Amino acid sequence: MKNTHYTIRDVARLAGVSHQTVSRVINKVEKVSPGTREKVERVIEELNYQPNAIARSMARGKTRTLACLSPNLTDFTFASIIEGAEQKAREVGYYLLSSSCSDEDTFAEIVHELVGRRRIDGLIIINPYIDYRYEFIPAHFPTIFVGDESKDDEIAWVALDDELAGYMAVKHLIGLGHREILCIQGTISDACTQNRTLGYFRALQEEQISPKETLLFCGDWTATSGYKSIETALEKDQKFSAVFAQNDRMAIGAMHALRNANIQIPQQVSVIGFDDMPLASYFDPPLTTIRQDFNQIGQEAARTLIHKIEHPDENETSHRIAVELVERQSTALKSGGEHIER
Amino acid sequence: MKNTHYTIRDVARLAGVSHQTVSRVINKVEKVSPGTREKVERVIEELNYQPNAIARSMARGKTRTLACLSPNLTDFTFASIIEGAEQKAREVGYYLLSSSCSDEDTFAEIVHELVGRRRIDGLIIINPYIDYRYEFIPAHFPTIFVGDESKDDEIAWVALDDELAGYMAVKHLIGLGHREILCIQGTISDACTQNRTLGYFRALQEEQISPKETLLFCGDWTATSGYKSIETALEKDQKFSAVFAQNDRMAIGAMHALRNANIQIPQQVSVIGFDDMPLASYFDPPLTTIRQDFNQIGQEAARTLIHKIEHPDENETSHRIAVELVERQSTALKSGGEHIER
DNA sequence: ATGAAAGCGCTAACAA
DNA sequence: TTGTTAGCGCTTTCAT
Repeated sequence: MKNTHYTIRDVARLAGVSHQTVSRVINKVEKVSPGTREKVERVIEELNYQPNAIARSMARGKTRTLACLSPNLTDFTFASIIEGAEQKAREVGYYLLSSSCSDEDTFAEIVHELVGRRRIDGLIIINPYIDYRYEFIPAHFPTIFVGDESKDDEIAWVALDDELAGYMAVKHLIGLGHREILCIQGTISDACTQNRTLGYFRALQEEQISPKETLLFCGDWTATSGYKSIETALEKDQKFSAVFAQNDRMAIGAMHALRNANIQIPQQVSVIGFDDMPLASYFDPPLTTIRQDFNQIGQEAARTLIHKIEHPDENETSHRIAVELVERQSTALKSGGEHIER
Repeated sequence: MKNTHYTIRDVARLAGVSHQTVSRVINKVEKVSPGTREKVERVIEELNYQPNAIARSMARGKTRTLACLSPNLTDFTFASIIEGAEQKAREVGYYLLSSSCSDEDTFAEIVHELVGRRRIDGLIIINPYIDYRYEFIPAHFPTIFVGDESKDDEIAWVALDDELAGYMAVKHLIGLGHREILCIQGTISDACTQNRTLGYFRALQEEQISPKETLLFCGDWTATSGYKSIETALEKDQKFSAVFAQNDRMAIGAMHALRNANIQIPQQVSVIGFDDMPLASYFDPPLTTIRQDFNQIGQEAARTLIHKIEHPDENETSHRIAVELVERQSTALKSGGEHIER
């Protein structure tokens, strides 16, 4: 590949036109005669000319670059969203910077730089309510939230229908005859946690099962927190025949704790997870779970954000993405009424 | 946050100096008198002025942006490398674009655009030899390879000492008394696969164990390929008391197949993996594995690349990153000499 | 130590 | 339809 780079003027000179005509050609402006256009296009082809993106950004005042800020880049859920956003962005000629912001200070700093130095046209924020990071979003800057509904009317969002998803998970367990359903929640401040729990309550209520405080545990999305929840429940001799873990990692932790206590899954206790992470079907037993389409969430976020950038006047719309129940072998019919042997 | 953006001339006007003096201040050039400097700095502070990155790129001909091209963004291994690279880049004032390139055509297209349009100063390529993508790297463009040694003298690389890592894994099994060690390889064209297998052979050789063709299986890094390898081995009645899977996902697949065949791990067969992925300690049983420090690999890659960009004359150095054996419960002493009961 | 002028490669506004 | 002239916001070079 050549390393010398030509400019719009090189092309103009060789084609015998003004640089502005070249600009018109590369920008697909109509007012160029077919003959001139062809001449210019031939030279572009010959030189393998590509317009300098920086110069364009400079002249247009737009960078065609987005940034996606996520608590980290490695969680499968975040990584998939980013991948989806990147694909969609690229499809329409945008680029995506992604940064991990473990805390709100890092977040504030990155946003301040990215926006202040005019590096980007828009911002995708994954899990904006994980802490107070949302307070550092500059007003009127094109932004979209992912994972949680936005509490600011000006900011659109893309999220699951978490309430429905939680409801579906619990309905599935109830349908199998379970009535004492332990719920391991995610980080309690996340709106999605609250919504999933709301779904849990609605499902119980619909079946006239009165919810018990003692069956509600607070996790933090980690496998360890799932493990500890079950450990605690077991120590306290809590009765339950099913577990609804609000993500797969906590479900794994929960299954681990149950196994350590010699409790059979699903014969004695059913477990349902949430996310359908890549190895979910390889767990022991393969995990029944609620599948989210993270890639689609990312694509939708990028699409909506770019629309907002290019049509600032129109009202952008927020989206809820559908979920799907994937039944594997970690859930089963409650064994005929008798209590779990421990 | 303000949405109006000031320029270097606004600052100059308010400070009563020329815009060039402001430029000197923000670029920390020495030749500014302390008084003037202070005056300018105060105005900068007041206006919350930040230099426009695009204009700087334009004037300097450098974007301070890197791109990391990876087969995908979601594999834990890749995502961790990207996260490390992003952290290091940010630390020194660079930004990182990351793109997933599933095939060489996509790869070629992205590289062509990114480089041709002068969007980036350097390129980090994860798994360059996964297909023919490496052929599309422009000559003399600052580039670093991650995951595999480069076959081009001009391109530096960061990789594991895979041969040593493979050797360590197999030595561990041999130390536990195993002599019939099944090896599930990664994608055979990857140099890291070949090196890990070389390490496998060296360990066997050192103990005068003659390697058997029939114990070598070809996987493709997926859990399914690990599963199938064991399934095939079992069908063919292959004798083995230990498995070395060249990544954790294949190890999981292998364990799954063993479990389905009612073979106890580690009582009847030991399994060692590679990578130490996040849930490795939550598998059943918790997986013994070789841990890689992916974040460090990413950081090292970014560091080396940036050095090359800023000091094009100096020779950059390639790096091998150390690995570590993490012993959990999937490996154990071979049960006293007798053959596995099946 | 400071300022003036030119230019990075493009687009936008106007003129022809 | 085409060309000319100005910028975009900086850095760089050259004067002062």
